[in-house]
Formats: sequence, structure tokens, C-alpha cells
Amino acid sequence: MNLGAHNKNERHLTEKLSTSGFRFTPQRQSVYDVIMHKRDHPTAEEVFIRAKKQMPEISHATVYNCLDALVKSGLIRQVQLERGATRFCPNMEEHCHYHCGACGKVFDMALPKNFTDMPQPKGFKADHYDIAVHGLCADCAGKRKN
Amino acid sequence: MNLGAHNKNERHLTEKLSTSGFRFTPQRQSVYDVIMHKRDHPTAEEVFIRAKKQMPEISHATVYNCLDALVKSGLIRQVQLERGATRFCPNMEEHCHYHCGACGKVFDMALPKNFTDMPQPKGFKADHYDIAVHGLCADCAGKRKN
DNA sequence: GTGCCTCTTTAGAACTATTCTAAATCTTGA
DNA sequence: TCAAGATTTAGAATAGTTCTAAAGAGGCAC
Ligand SMILES: [Mn+2]
Ligand SMILES: [Mn+2]
Ligand SMILES: [Zn+2]
Ligand SMILES: [Zn+2]
Repeated sequence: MNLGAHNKNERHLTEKLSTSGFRFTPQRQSVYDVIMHKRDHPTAEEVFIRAKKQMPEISHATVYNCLDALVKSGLIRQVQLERGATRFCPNMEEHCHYHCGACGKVFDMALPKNFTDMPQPKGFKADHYDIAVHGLCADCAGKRKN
Repeated sequence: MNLGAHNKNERHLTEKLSTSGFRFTPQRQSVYDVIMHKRDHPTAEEVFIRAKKQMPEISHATVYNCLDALVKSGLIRQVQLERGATRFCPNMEEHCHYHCGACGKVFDMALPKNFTDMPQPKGFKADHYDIAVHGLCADCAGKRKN
């Protein structure tokens, strides 16, 4: 394991948290780590399960609080792809989500430049974009045909 | 009130329902009507409240069932803009949603042609796009500054 | 270092949105 | 006319999230 990279991540976490008025805590570190480690799109419940492995005493409410702090600090993104549990995304680049309705998998795809230049309601002050494509992933599309 | 238009809507409803394997029912009509009438983005609960005015005996579960049937028949769209209740949209044109995080208002904007030509994961079979822009509407952006 | 204020965590209760269940009712079509 | 299946209903159950109150920890003034 690369200790340099580890320290760099921790500095980044501490900085981003504190500029948003949050303190560094081991729980926030832990939640951040599990999301950054397996770069998928887990629900709060999945984050809770993973975080418990490193920190068995962590509570449900804390996971929600930490996720909220991380989102507000611009360290992770919140995505609402469908009815039900919110998911969290470690990728802070501009990207869109391809969501397979059969297996639930989520794929990140970078967006073309100027993609978000679109007509706006007069005076609207845009903060962020959520672009999702729903359908079937290659595997599931194959299975359906047979 | 224009009876011609009313009958046309009802024919459209019946046709779309039946091609998806659903029957026409007064409850489905009622739910469809309240969504088409005030062309906003209500939650299931709001639809329930409005539908009760015309049909006081309608139940909660039926509103959910009807909304589901209408979505599956391609008569309305389901949109998940944030954590919490799902909203429903009467506009079946390709459009995106501008969502004000302060007052909750939702604005439809038509999408430019070819907007949805974007890089795809290999083999992905896209069904539909959900494009949302989160921020502040003109009114709320004004209030914040003052 | 001590005290004080605020932030954070915790367990569990509460709440909100949605789905499920089982019985009654309605529709369709043999 | 009757059986089979679809639909509606009230209320129970479930899932996901937020709230609450008490305990713990960190930072700062003195
Ligand atoms: Mn992502
Ligand atoms: Mn809309
Ligand atoms: Zn799939
Ligand atoms: Zn607003």
C-alpha cells in the first residue's frame, strides 16, 4: 500500500471538510475510504455494511451524517437513479450515469465538452447537473434476446 | 368546457392503457385527469389529494397502482429529482427538468435536437433519459442576494 | 490545565413513502 | 350465467431516512 497516496487523500479530506465548516473525524475518514476504495455507487446501507468492517461500532445515523458532510464538502456526489435508496458516487468529474434496470449496475461515462450548454429558464442559477440514461447493460440486453 | 377534447383524451387514455394490457377504469381516468389538468410535477400524495376531490372514495394504494399503470402505458413520466417522494410529469416530449432547491419548483425545458447523442458503454441499450439541473429559480436566486 | 461551548456520535424512536395482503367488487368472455 | 382474472380497498408491513436526547470529544479562553 502506498502511504504517500494515503496521506494525500487524508489531507484532501481534511481540507475539503474544514473549508465547509466540518471537522475531521475517524468516522468520516472511514466512510470516505469505503466509497473511494471500491469505486461503485453504493447506497447508505451498503456504505454502512462496508464501514462496519473497519469500524464495528459505527452507527447507522453516523453513516448518514458522514455522507451528508462529504456531499456538502464536494468530496462525493449523491445520485437518485430511481425510487428507493439514494446512491453515492466517488467520481467528481462531470459524467453521466448509465443505469441497467435489470441488474441495477451503474456505469459512469464522461460527458462531451459543452454538453451542459442547454436552454435555461430565465434567471435560473444552475448548480449541478444530473444526467441519467436508463436501459439495459450489454449483459442483460443479451440475456433478454435469448 | 370542450367536450370534443375531453373525448379525445379519454380515447387516448383507453388506447394507451389497452395496448399495455391494462383496462380503462374510472380511477385511472381520474388520476390521469388531475395530472393533465394542472400541468406540474406532483407527488403521489398530491395526486391522491387532488383525485379525492372528484372521487372521495379513491384509496392510496389505487393512486399508486394507477400511476404505475399510466407510467407503463407511456401516458405520464416518473421523475426522481431528489431524495424523497417520486414526482410525476404530464409532458411526454423530450425535455429536461430545472429544479429549484429552495422553493421546490420544477421547470420543463425542451431539449435541443441530438442532445442525447452521447458516448455509451459498449452494448448498452438505452430506453430513456433523465436530465435534471439543480439550482435556484429566478425568484429564489433574487431573494438570496438581498 | 480547567471550564465551557460546540460539534459529533450513538441507539433507538419516529416518520415518510411505498408496497403488500386479503377480501370485496367488477369485467370479460366462454 | 358463470368462472377466471383484473382491479380496488383499508389497513398492515416494510424500507429508507431523519429526529431525539444523552454521552463523548475537540478547541479555545483563561
Ligand atoms: Mn458516478
Ligand atoms: Mn416535466
Ligand atoms: Zn444489467
Ligand atoms: Zn425557487
